[in-house]
Amino acid sequence: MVGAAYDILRRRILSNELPPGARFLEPELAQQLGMSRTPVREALIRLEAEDLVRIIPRRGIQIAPVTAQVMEEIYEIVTALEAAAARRLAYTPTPARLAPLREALQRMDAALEDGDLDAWGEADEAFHRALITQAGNERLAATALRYRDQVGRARTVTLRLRRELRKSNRAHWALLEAIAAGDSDRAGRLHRQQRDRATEELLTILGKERNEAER
Amino acid sequence: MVGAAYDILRRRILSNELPPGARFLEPELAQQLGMSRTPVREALIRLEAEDLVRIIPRRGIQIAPVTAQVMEEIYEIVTALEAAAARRLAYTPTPARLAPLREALQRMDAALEDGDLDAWGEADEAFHRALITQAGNERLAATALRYRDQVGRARTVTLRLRRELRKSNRAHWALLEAIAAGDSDRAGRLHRQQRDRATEELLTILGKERNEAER
DNA sequence: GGCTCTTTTTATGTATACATTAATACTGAT
DNA sequence: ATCAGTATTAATGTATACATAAAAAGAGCC
Repeated sequence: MVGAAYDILRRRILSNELPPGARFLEPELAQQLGMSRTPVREALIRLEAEDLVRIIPRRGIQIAPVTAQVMEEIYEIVTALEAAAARRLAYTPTPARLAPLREALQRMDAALEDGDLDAWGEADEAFHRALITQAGNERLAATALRYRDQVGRARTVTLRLRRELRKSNRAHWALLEAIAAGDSDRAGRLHRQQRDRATEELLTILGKERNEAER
Repeated sequence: MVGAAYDILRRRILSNELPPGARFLEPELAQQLGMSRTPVREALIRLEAEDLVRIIPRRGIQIAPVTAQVMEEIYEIVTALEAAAARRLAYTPTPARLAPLREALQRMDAALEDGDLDAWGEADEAFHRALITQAGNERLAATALRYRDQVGRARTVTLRLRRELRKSNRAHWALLEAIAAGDSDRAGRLHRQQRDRATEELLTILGKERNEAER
């Protein structure tokens, strides 16, 4: 049941069904989930370790807020870890490892032709997840993916991003090329540049939002 | 009591008092700590989230092993995050933020003069912790510090590192200079190079050890 | 003697009980 | 009516109880 509680709560938080900043009590959640407090409590401890909730001693829990600062911090972490993944992948760029990246990139190109923004976003996401997982550092991947999941919480915002898809696709291809060529320094640098640009854009939008966290 | 259980277990794991790979049962730990299973269990969940123990469903827990692979993964994460911290710090290199770095570096120089290896190691550690915490990304700092703590578990090995202290000190000064000058690209690059060298050396030694994890 | 199947033991995972503590409601005075 | 102080309610944190499942021990068989 811990697993169920964890999965459900995590999904609800990441989808903003449980709104950032909201507060809950254990009995409340336990009843909603149809189990006793024990497994809920254990799930909450895990979620706190992932920065998805904050346990306020003796007075319940709070869904982690989504402020511009939080998102910036998370983006910086993801960027650093993905760049490291790119570098690492460039050390052992086997065809098998590069295939998922190449495939995602082709989908990005196709989506660009079709003007299908949703498909483009999904393929982009797939590219980055492939980059993270194919690099071969499990701990790094776990950490990076966990933080990456959180980025989706600002989706209402992300959707408003006016990206230059063509330019972005080209940048991704360049990255893949550097990796395939085994040029780890170039791969790391390219990735960082690319992400830094995206970060800045995202934060501009988030900054305008003035997302408030209570208390 | 959760706090106590967490602190004690964490300390014992990081000091290798609880040896890597060893297995325990909850009632065992609860008795040792003089409390019921509940707080011990909650502490173990946190420790698992930090990769310090592995909870094997229905059959107890295992202290996370210290293999060459694990240490390499951790080093790579720490390196990536510290490099990001160096870059970030270079964006806002206020004197107040740089002071702790400079102080640690001066202690490194002094230790070099005295030929005091222990003092040098402590100062080096202080420098990196300062770098991590002064950068101003709390989440990044928390993550980096947690992984950095784990590096100490291979201390039996680390002690055998034959470092060229003079060269290392120079490299650190160069990094601090780049940060102070606000040259974030250079800061990030310098840090990474420096760390990559250390990593390689560490892994050479660890590789010789052929540290085994059971099962 | 070794092997398979059964019995017993024990640890985990969840539920519940209980003490402590914080928040809320209430009482009485100004 | 407002506020201080008390009484009540309710949630957390820990301990304990209990059902389930895995491991260990033992019995019967080849």
